[in-house]
Amino acid sequence: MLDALGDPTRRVILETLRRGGPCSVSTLAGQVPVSRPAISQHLKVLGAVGLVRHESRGTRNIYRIHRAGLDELRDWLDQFWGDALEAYADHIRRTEEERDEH
Amino acid sequence: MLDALGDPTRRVILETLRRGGPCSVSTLAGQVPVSRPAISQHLKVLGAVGLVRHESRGTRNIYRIHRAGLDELRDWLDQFWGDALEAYADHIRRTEEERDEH
DNA sequence: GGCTTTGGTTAGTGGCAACTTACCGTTCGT
DNA sequence: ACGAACGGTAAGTTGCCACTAACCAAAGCC
Repeated sequence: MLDALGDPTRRVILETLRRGGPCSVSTLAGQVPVSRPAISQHLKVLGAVGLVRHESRGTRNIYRIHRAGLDELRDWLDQFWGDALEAYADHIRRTEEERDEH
Repeated sequence: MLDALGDPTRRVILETLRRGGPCSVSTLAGQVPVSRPAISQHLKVLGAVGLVRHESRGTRNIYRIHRAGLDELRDWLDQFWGDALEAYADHIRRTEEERDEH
């Protein structure tokens, strides 16, 4: 998931889909400065983690952003810093106990 | 930002800081299976994008998760799919107009 | 004042992943 | 039915980045 978002080209692809809405692979390749096969490979990665979905329309494959992937990221984010705040509170408690022992 | 989160080791470091609270570089190196210099380098990257902050305590450098970085990610996320939904609505509108022309 | 601990930096290496070129299957148009 | 458009896959190359080893600076400790 975050591995998929780690690549700049993939973010450009997502950004393009975000701005322009759903579109085909070739159209995408026309707007992103890499070859069409590269786009295909990136779309595969993005699809594997649920950030993108596609729908066959004749020979064309229309790709669109898939919400579930972004929701997953949001959940991870929420949980992450909820827990971080708890852990931080624990840390404060521990260091105060240490200070009491001196 | 997302580049920083793209690396698995850096995510382990963040995860360790999340679970254990703030701690020193050496302590961190003891819990993550890479060398101490590697930890330093990763912390530098994480610090550069505001995901982590450090405070000098004698010779020790105590690192902690910094909330601002995570907030930034959340903002990006919110904006991203707000805009994606708009773009999608536009797309629907366009395709319906095309259908009308037939 | 030495010795140790702590940690940031540099130089060098290895591995992975992003990219291109070439190829092939599939579907549309005529 | 044949040529063209679309797109996924394979093979091969290159460049970048994560990692280690070695070095250095600063601050504690006895």
